[in-house]
Amino acid sequence: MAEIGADDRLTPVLRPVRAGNGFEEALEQILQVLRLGLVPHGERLPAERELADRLRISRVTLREVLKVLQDQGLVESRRGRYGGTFVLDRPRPPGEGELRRRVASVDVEDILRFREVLEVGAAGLCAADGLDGARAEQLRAALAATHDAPLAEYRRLDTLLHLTLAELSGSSTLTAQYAAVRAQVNDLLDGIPLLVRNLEHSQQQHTALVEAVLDGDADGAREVMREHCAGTAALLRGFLT
Amino acid sequence: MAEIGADDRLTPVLRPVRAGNGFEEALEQILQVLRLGLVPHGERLPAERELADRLRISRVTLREVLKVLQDQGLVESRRGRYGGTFVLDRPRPPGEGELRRRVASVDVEDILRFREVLEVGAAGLCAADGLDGARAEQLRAALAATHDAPLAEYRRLDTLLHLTLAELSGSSTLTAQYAAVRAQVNDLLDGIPLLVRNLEHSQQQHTALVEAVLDGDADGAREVMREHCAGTAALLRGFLT
DNA sequence: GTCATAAGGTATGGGTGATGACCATTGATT
DNA sequence: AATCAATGGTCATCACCCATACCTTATGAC
Repeated sequence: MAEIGADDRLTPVLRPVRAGNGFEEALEQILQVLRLGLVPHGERLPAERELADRLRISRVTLREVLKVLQDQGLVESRRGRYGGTFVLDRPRPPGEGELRRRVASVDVEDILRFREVLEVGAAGLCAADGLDGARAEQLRAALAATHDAPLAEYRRLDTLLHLTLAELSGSSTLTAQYAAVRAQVNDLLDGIPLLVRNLEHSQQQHTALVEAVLDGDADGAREVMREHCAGTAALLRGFLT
Repeated sequence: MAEIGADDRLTPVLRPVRAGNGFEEALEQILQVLRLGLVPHGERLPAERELADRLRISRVTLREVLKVLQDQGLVESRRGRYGGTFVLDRPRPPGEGELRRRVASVDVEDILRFREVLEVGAAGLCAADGLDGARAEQLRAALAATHDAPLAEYRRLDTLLHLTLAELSGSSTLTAQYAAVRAQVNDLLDGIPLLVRNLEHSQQQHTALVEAVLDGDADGAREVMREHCAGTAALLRGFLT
């Protein structure tokens, strides 16, 4: 009575209810915020009470998380009114072999495929629905920000542009999932050099993408986005051989 | 110093680390299995010890979950060797207003959009990559099963077909996310009648979809899937006005 | 008929994290 | 200079959940 077949059908759903204890999950999420660059260096995270509230963990547990981040030099806490937890400039210590270690712990193909699906889907939805004035302006602004960006800030502003598109897609689940997968992509990208040629190509694609979205050209937007993702994917696969 | 803008950027990431206590999350996942019809009526779930192990919760907590399901008449426990937790035929008590109640607690647009993105993405990936013999056969078999299905089983086998496509996409994250969103869709669909006309149309689309995927026609597969999802979406939106 | 086995049913002790109150510090405002 | 308010820092209590062991029941194998 081997029900292995039936069991296999269950594997996608019957996953661990929690990916670790509350501490680990909270750490992961705050690292996501940092990896996505949602809070620029020098700015601060929400106050402990608010953070704990949002993550639905106790302040005690949250503080243990912040302690770790502080010990690693990623953030700094200041007391008093107008104090808070401030994001520091990353010391960038991705030693050699760091990339390989990261690759070993995740399924890169899974990440790249899922990312493409979400990005292309978001672009398609935005273009098909059309964006009203305010939203269109939001997208244009995010694009413009990437143009006159110092090299060190490019990754961050690029992430924000894509995240903006995801938000405009009208599906909060999609946005949340994209944030998660993009944080993983950024983690991988941190392990390889940032080439100016790739960057310029990216910028052309970004411009074409935004144009297509604002024109309501869904097929065009999807196609540009697909190529854009394929570029990153090829780059990463190349460095991971 | 209103940082509302900055805070808003964080909302996609700073979600509750846990959607409730372990009990609630486990209940949700097992309900997912039932809603997806992964275990046909009369068959049994994995043994308590294995289930608890997979969900990473204690058997005590799992048993509380099963107790609830048993009290609601969804499953039945039998002791002894070859015993287990068996799935019962649903008494189908979706009383009036049930649909409206469900709709009130979820963001239907979010669900429908996210579903479309995943389905279209999965179809595209499968078609673009091509499926080897075994996988192609798996897809054909899932399609065939829906053809000669009794009406009462249609929803279940349709779900399995789509889930199969998601699995073949090569992204386990995509598969897991699709399972989650499809469970929600099924929950909504349970609230509206199953029309034979829609069903026949669905079957035509399924056939065209599988053909396109097996032909490696990515654009075609995506287009068929998009229409397929749009159909369901229109149906649901119609009943939810 | 007896036994082994695999399943559900039960009891207990210990650890982790949540709750809520309180203290300490800082800088803007008055 | 005094005050206030928002923030980080600390602690005691308690509910929830886990790990583990053991008991009970039913069925096939011998």
